[in-house]
Amino acid sequence: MFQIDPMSRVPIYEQIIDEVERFIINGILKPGAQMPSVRNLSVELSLNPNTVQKAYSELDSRKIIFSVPGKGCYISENAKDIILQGNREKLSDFKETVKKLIMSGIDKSELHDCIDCLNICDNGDKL
Amino acid sequence: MFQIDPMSRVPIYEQIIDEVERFIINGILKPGAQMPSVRNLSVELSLNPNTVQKAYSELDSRKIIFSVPGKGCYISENAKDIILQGNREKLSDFKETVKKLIMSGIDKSELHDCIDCLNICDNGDKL
Amino acid sequence: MFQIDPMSRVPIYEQIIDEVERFIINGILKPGAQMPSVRNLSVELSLNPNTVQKAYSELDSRKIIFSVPGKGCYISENAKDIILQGNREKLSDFKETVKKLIMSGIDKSELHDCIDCLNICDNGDKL
Amino acid sequence: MFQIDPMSRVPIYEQIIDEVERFIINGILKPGAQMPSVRNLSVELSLNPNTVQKAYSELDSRKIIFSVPGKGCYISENAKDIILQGNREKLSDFKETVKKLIMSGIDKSELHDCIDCLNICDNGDKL
DNA sequence: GTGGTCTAGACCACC
DNA sequence: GTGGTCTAGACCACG
Repeated sequence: MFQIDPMSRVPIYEQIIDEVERFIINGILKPGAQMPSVRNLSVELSLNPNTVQKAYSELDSRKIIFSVPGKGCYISENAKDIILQGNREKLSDFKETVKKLIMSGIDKSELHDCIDCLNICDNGDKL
Repeated sequence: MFQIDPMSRVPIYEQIIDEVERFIINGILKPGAQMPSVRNLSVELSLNPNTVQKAYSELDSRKIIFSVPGKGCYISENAKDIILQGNREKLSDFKETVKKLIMSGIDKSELHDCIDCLNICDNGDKL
Repeated sequence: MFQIDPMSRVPIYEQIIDEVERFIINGILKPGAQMPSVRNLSVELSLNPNTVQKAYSELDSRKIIFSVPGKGCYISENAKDIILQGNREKLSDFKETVKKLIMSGIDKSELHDCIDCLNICDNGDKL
Repeated sequence: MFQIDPMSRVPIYEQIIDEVERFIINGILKPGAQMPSVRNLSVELSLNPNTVQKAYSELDSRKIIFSVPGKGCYISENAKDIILQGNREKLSDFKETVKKLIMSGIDKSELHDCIDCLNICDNGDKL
C-alpha cells in the first residue's frame, strides 16, 4: 500500500503520515473510508507497531483521521481541507529553507530552476 | 558575532557552521583570518565549549578552516570555493524538499512565489 | 571485539575507527552488517559512550558506515573501497615520515629491513 | 638558520630539535660550537621564546647540547652518537607505523616503493 | 532499545 | 592563552 523507505533519514512515522496525506489528496482514500488497522499495516510494511501507532496518533490529533474504539480508524470528512491548510505551514518552513540557501550564496534563479526541472504530475504521482 | 537560536530544531553546532560559512561567503571572514577561540566564542554565545569545538572540528574536517593547536583556528585560502561547492549538495536536498511539497498538493507557482517574496540582499544580510 | 590501548597516544576514537576499518578490510564486518550499538561497545570497551559516538560519527561522515537513528549503524556497501581509497593519504603521510627519517641520517636499507622483518599475515592479523 | 613551518601540525619545538639534529648529523654544527641564544633564535624565527626554550631543554636533557649558565649552550662532544642512537627509537616507531599500514590493507611492496621513490641525498639535504 | 545533541568539568600538549 | 580528547550524565526523537 504505502511506499516506505526504512533507510531514509526522514522518520518512518512521518513517511507514513506523508503517504496517508498523499493518498487522501489524490482521492485514493476518501472521507469515511476505513484505514488499515495498526496491526495489519505494521505487518504489511514490516514495521514496529509503535511506529505505525505514532503516525496514526498524529493523524488523529490533527483530525485527519478519527478512531472509533473497538472498530478502527476512519478518514475525516474534511481531511483534505485540513491537509491543504497544513500546507500553509509547510510553505512557511519552505520559506525558511529558501532564506538559508540564499544566505549561503545560492542565487534565486538556481532555486527557480530546481523547481522547474522536476518532472512530477500535479496529482502527486511520479512520472 | 554569530546569530544562534538555541530553540531551533537545527543543532547549535550546525548553526555555528552555517554562520561561519555565511561570514566567509559575505567576505566578513577572509582567508588567513583567525577565528574566535573556542573558549571565547562559547562564552560569548553562552554555550558549552564542546559544542563550539564540534562545529570547529567539522569545519576543519571540511578544510574550511584549519587549526594550529596551541595557536588557534584560521580560515583556509580556498574556504569560499569549498563552501560554494558544498552548495551543490544543498541544492540536491532542496530538490527533494520541492518534490515532497509538490507531491502533497502544493502548486509550483506557490513555491516560485515564496522565493520571490523574500526580501534578502544578495550578499546574504537581512534587510 | 576491538583491540583498544587506552595508554596509546593515538586517540581512542581513532583506534576504534582503525579497528573497524581493519575488520571491514579483513571481511569480518561485511556491507549491510549492523555495527555494535554505541552503548554496548562503550560498555564492552569500558569507554564513555561519547567516545564511541565520536568514532561512529566520523565513520558515518566518511560514508564507511551509515546510521539509521533509532535502529542502529550499518556497514556501507562500498565501505571497503572508501577505506582503500583513504589509504592513498596514508601512503602520502608515510612518505613524509620516511623523508624525515632519511634526513636524520637513517639509511634506506634499514627502513626496508624494518618492513621485511615484520611477521604479519596479509589479512592483517597478528601471527 | 633553521627551517620552521609554523603551520605544520608537528610541534614547533620538535621541528627545532629536528633541525638541530639535522645540522649536527650533517656536520654543520660541530661539537663545542655555540648554539644561538634562545632569545636570538626566537627573534630570528619569530617564535615564542618559551617554544625555543622547550626545544633547548629537551636537547639538554638528552645531552645533545649542554648549557653553561651565563654563557650559552654548546654542542656536546658525543652529540652525533646520541642522535644516531636515538634513531633506534625512531626505527621502533617506524615499525609500528608500518605494522598499522599493513594491517589496513596496504601491501609491503607499496611501502618499499615509497622509500625508493624519494630523491633525497644521504646527507639529509633536499636535492 | 537505538543514535544524536548538549552541558559540565577535567586533563593534555603546545605556544 | 590555544585546540584536542575524554568522562559523566542528561535529554531528545525514533522504533
